[in-house]
Amino acid sequence: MASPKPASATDLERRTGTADRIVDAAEQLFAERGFAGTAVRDIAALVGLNAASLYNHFPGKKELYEAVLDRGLQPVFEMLTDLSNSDWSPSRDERAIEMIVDHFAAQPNLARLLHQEALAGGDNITRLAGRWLAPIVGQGLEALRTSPALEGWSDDDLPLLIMALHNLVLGYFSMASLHEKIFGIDPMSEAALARQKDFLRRAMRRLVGSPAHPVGKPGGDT
Amino acid sequence: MASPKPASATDLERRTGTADRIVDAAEQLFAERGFAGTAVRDIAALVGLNAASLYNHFPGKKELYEAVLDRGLQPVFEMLTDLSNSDWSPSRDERAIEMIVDHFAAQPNLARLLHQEALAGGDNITRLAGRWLAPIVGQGLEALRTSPALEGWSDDDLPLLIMALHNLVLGYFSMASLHEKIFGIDPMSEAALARQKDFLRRAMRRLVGSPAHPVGKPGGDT
Amino acid sequence: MASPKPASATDLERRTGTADRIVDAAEQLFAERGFAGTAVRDIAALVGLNAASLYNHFPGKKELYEAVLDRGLQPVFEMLTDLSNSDWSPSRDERAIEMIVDHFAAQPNLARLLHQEALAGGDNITRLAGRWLAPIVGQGLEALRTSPALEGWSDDDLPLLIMALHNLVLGYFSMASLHEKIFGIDPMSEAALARQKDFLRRAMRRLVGSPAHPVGKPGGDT
Amino acid sequence: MASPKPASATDLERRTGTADRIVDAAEQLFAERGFAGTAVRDIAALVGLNAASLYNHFPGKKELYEAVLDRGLQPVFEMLTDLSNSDWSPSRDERAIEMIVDHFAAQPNLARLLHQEALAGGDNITRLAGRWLAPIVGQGLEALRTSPALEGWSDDDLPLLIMALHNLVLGYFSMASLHEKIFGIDPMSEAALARQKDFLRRAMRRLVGSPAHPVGKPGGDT
DNA sequence: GATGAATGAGGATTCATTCAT
DNA sequence: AATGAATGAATCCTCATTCAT
Repeated sequence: MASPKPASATDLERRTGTADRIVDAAEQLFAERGFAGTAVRDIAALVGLNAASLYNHFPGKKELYEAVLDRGLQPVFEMLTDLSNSDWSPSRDERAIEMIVDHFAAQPNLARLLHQEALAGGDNITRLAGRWLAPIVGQGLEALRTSPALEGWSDDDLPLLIMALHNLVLGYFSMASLHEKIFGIDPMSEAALARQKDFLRRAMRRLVGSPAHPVGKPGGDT
Repeated sequence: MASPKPASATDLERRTGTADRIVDAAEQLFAERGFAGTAVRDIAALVGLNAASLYNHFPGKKELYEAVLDRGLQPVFEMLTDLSNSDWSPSRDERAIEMIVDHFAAQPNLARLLHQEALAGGDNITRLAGRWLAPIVGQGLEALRTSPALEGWSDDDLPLLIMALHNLVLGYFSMASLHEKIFGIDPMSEAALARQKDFLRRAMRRLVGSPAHPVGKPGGDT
Repeated sequence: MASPKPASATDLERRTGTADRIVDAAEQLFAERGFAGTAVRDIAALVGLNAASLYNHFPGKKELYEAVLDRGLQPVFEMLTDLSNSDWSPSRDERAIEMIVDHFAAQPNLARLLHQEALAGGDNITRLAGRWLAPIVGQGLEALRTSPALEGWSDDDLPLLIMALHNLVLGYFSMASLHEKIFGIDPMSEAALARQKDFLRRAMRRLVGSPAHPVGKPGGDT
Repeated sequence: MASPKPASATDLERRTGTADRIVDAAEQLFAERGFAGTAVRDIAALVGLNAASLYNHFPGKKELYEAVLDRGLQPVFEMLTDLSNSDWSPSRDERAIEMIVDHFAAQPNLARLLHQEALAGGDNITRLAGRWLAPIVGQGLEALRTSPALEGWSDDDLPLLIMALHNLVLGYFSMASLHEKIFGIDPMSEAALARQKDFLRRAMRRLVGSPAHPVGKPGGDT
């Protein structure tokens, strides 16, 4: 029952596994159009499949959507878990931002997907929240609370601060098309992403760091 | 844009006229479920109307959606226009935040609606952008550029800063249900809104104000 | 809100009400093909309607099926109730058969429908049974028990006797097409129905009446 | 009709061969849900097989259905043929009933299947009728006609009588679930079957025997 | 002989929209 | 202005069947 064919190079390129390719396509369309706005048929077409074939891999649209969310969020959760478990060091927060921004920059659909879900009220977020979000947020809160860098915020502020950072980071990606239309810049270009990363680093220093702490010049220590 | 008929007594009776009530219902459902996820029939039912009757007031679903957006955004635009036209004063930015937060707090659907639209890629935002957004953003940029309070940001940072502020403010409302599920707090309660207003004021001081500028205690000068 | 038009004669002929015509068509097709074998589209087509229009009158296929059963069975139940309430007389049983056979002869679909349902396990029969069947059967049992004509059967036999009579009467109609194919006679023709009525009368005399009781010649006392 | 191959040891191992097990499962599901209501996939699942594997044994759903009918009906036909060929004796009719009831009691699906088919209009019954039914019915008619026990029925009554007996016997099984729901008795239990056999014997004596003929007590001569 | 994957056809149902009333 | 009824176009999904493995 071992895989009957040694997967050739071409196989690897094309056949990442039909189910994976379906999730790829679904991720893209769900992120662009939301759950209700995405037709199963369109997902299938994007994979070059008949709509009926989809049901050989997923029991239904809803489950496919959940698979998309699961696959997209799991690495994020793992990353956050790792980060919140690591000891604090002067550079930890910087690296965290760097990693998070890189992650969402590499997966532009993810932020949109998350935002879609959050807006939809998030029955699925709730489901995921139980498994991942709660512990991460808990650790995150704890990390922030004990962070020597955190100054000027009371304990009650911390949830708001977390939400604010979350909005700051994800908003850039989920609002990308609006951003582009207003300012005429492609926010997903290499240059724009680099600038945004730098911007976020400085913004977070201002937000999280000591309010009275002197901060270096833009991009000064990348 | 003034109402074409001088509202008579009978008008007032019929007022909160059917069309308005339709827009009310539509706003709520579009905000909750997005455009694709909202059935015309459901909007009508929420008004106590037959779906067919909707078409006596709006030519179609799309136009109704646009009417919702227009009605919701126009006051925002007007508010922003007023703000960006007013001369700078030490308290102007503070008042701006106060007004904006109050506005979105009073209309919880609005932020969700905007986010939905922005995520959808925003053909409608584009349409509105031409009429309102561009000038406002232009004035906003100009205001920021000349603001004595702005320190530590280069001109190139300003668009990112505007987007960041936008995400900060709107995210609180559009992510409210997620927020609630994670932290177990109702973000739309009076107390929570007051706290968020205070939080935003301090956060914006950190972001917009001089990074080295000393900032008062939480809630210190409400 | 009174009906805006005085229904003309032609109206009455044609527009027995769309819902009724839908139930007519559904009754026919359900009887011929069973529930699973009947396509909503075919029912609609038989009424000259688009499949979607059906849903303006019935919430779904299942409910339409139930409506068919309800409409078909209610008169039967009423008839049986009347019969089981009436006092026994030497001719009562004869009249009962006459009425029942006439009823099913006039509605050939009904017996097939009932048989289909009974074969399907009868979730719907259960539902109807609660409302009608139980009392009727109860009264029927009681009527049989006290009937002076009943001889040679113990109390324990009565349920079997009722089922047997039921199968005897309904089987003729539900098996009509098989009957026809085997014997080359149209069982729904006037002549055949008259003969079957006569046959049933004599058969029931043999079954229900005193086993030792002399019985007249075939058709002797119609 | 003897099995063309002398069943070898290996045959016996493979026996209750896959094809047979498929027909078993199909018989059950077709009897429960009818042809249209039964999914090939469900039949396969009941055998623990993939739907595609079915097509290694049967060319299609229709053919599988026919195989079920053939396998189920052949013994019945053989039994009836034997019976109609045997000389009349005082106990032949009794034995016939006994055999028939036993046969259907042992194969509860069979009666349901037959009824389903008969209700469906019976293209398949027609096909089988040509091969089996016609001769059997012919012999049955002839047997009845010459039976010394038959009194009180004219020749024209005989087809009706045959159908009546058919309905009487098969109805018990096909209506079993309805029967159970109404009277709260499991008609397929040992005790109930014994009672029904006894009941049928007496009922048929009344129907077929001389109407003036004295009949013994219930169960008197089993 | 078994199976995972693929698919065209169809099936129930929803939806936005129209129209006569 | 309101509505019941009608509908074409979609939508999600099931089904019987095929085929390469």
